Amino acid sequence: MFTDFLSVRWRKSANGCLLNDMSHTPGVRQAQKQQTRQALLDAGLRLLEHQNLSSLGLREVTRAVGVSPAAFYRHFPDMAGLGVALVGESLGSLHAVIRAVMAETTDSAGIIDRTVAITAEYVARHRPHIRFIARERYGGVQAVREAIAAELQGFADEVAAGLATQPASKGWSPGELRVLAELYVDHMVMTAAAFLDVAPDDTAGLEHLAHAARLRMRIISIGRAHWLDPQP
Amino acid sequence: MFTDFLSVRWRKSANGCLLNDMSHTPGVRQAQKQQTRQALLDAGLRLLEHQNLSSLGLREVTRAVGVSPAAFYRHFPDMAGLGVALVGESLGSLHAVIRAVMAETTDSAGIIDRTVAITAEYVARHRPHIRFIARERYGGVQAVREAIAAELQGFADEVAAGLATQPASKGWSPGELRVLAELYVDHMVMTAAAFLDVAPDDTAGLEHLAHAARLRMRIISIGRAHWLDPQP
DNA sequence: TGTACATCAGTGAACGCGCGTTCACTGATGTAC
DNA sequence: TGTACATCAGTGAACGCGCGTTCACTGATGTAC
Repeated sequence: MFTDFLSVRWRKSANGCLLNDMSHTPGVRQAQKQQTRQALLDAGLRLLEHQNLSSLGLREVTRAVGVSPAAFYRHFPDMAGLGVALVGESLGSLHAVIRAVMAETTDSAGIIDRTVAITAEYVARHRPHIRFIARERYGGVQAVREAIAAELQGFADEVAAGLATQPASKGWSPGELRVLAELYVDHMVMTAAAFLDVAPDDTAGLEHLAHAARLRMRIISIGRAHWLDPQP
Repeated sequence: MFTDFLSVRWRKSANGCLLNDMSHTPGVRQAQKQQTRQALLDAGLRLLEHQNLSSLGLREVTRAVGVSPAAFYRHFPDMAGLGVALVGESLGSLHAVIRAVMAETTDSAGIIDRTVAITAEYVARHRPHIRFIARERYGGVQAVREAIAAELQGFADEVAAGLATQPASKGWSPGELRVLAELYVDHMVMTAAAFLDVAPDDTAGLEHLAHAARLRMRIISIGRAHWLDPQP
């Protein structure tokens, strides 16, 4: 519970690190453990570039890191646990990006260009993470599917909240705004997945995809602008 | 090559079946083989409802059918081969459906309602097939990914051709129409995947999703209608 | 600061198990005459 | 129609292999006094 978290007592350790009293392993040992855990995540992500989580072996990951198979269990209960951790690592940093884009106050065309550019850049910077998300969004591991769905819903929440503050949303019910927000998020995921299919250095291919993505966003944006027009 | 296919000589066999001279196994034997092959496909599809193709074992499938593991190789070179066959089985029958919807001459609102209803019905009728497609579209088996991408591109081709004949497409370049067609196809896939997440008997949940799908299509449709308007 | 004890991340060996693939085979189906 | 031979879908046994999980252990790090 949240109150439990707040009630934890904090103190300064001898070496100056901020520790909490629930942990009996401060300092060096904790840092080393964290390092191994991160190595497992990194190796897992790399190995997942060409296969599904459900076919990735625990031994495959530990072998890549250079630790014994048994060491894995000090960090994750099983491979699904590693997968869930990877979801957080992949999508966690996107919340800030989305909030930043939503807060921009440029004109509509400018926002579209920026959004597509930012999406392209994010995919370029985090290829393996995005590939993992696309692959496991409907994959065979329930816990991971649910973790991804929860993150995407969180994105839709933020987009919906952002849209609600815009003048262009006059006349939209909260339910309709929510659907529009989900459409934007799904479109972002769709665009990101498309970027994965072209080589990172295929500038022409990337620009072609970006052009298509802007065009799609423009259609949606125009549909939004004329939502209240009397329909023929 | 296509000419090779055309040059095959055909003859009537003793029992009246139409056979081609390339095959040495007509009649009963061929039918029995086909039956086993179909049993393998059916068992595979059922087992894939809760796991990825890349984690489904060859022995798992043959066990479910009741044949020896070695028998598998009489029908498919490996599990990827079975997966590719499942792609054809899953999406092949959709071409006719799409062509039928595109040929309708109702008004915009009517087409949207019909399209969403048909999508919902198709998912209801072919749940395991659609789940398989959603799961493997970005899955870990390259041959299957490519087969799915090819089918979806075929759909986009058909939709683009259909759109081109409509009066509402005046002023759209072929490239723009193609992007619009892809947007419709992606939206269909997106909607189908969403339907998979609600129980087939959850009428309220299904209707909620259908409502959202119609709303999204309406936004796109309005965007399309005002594409040529002078932008603010 | 120094010492004695506690913690716990990582080890390495062992286990039983199911996997994909191969092979020579069997016997029903098909073909030739 | 009857017979002798060919085809080939499916068998069953065997193979080597890597898997996930367990366990008692080691030794560096942390704690108490």
